Amino acid sequence: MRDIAREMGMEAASLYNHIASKQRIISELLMEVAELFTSGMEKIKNSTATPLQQLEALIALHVNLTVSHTNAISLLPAEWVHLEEPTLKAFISLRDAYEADFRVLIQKAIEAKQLASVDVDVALFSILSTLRWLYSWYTKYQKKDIETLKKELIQNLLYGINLS
Amino acid sequence: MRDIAREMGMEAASLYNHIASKQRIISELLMEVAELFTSGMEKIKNSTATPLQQLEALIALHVNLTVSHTNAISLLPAEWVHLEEPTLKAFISLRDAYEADFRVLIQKAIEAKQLASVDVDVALFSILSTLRWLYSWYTKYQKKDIETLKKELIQNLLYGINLS
DNA sequence: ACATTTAACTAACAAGTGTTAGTTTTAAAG
DNA sequence: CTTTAAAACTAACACTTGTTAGTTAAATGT
Repeated sequence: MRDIAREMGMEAASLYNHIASKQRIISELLMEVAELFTSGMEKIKNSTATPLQQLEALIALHVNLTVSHTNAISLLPAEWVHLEEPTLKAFISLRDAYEADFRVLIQKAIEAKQLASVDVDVALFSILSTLRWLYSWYTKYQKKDIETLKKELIQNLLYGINLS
Repeated sequence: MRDIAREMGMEAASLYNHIASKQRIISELLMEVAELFTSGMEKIKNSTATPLQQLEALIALHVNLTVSHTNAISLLPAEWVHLEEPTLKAFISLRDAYEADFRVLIQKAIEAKQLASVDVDVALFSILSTLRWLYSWYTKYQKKDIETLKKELIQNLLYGINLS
């Protein structure tokens, strides 16, 4: 809190005129991005696109949110463990639901012969871990064109593991 | 330190009969795995295998070390930032060299027409982030057969993005 | 102009951190 | 058995953490 205050040019105690607690800062930042991912997933799930197209849209969603909410997303991997109840349970619940939805999409794409019949868990894990680390890499390399990045990731993560 | 002591059934102060400082614990754990990755990379680089075979060996290396050093590796993503100088510089140096070597291997595989001509940075990043998150997923799913896991990861990460 | 709200300040608290000093118990060596 | 070394203990240190109380200055509305 003292670091934040210094960065804002005030005393730590003055922060409490604007925010309720440190916990609230963390939980509001993290829950906001968690809900953005959830609502993005919802929109994609309810579209009429094919499973593979929906997976493409999911990758685009990660790139978009990484670009627009880089700082909040960079907190996710390490800081979610510091959430307190009941926010912690809510967060884990959103996260689990998101992963389950993602898993179903991969499963559907395999059943529709749009992807090779790879192990679903391994595929889910490898795709998701790449998308989750995107922020740490994006801040370094700062791709000139975001649309190019999307296409390259879709190529690497999906059309990498397809039948062809 | 008090948590560690409780887990070991003693008082926090008693730990200092066995270790010099908290910093030493962190740096020794992290530098050990960092050096294991470095020496593994060295061995692979100096082999006579093709670039693609070397990349396969690299994936196998990550799986092996994740299984044998799960706990130490799980510290890497979040805790390396708490290293102090001069250990911090040494760690970053090992890490950068490892990534550079990895990058060269991908580049060579592309030049040898063993991989499609994808963006090297994007490929490096997506493969490496999957391998680095392996520990978090491995503890959950506990794959029955490690050799199967290796083959599946090699399939997903490499033969996914190849010419074929 | 005054009154009221907003937001900064100083000072301090309670709890938690890694660590040291000094002492006592447990184990090993003579 | 006695001596010595190893490893536990208690107590406390200096420092950092998030936070609250009480107060003063700045901005806003009437």
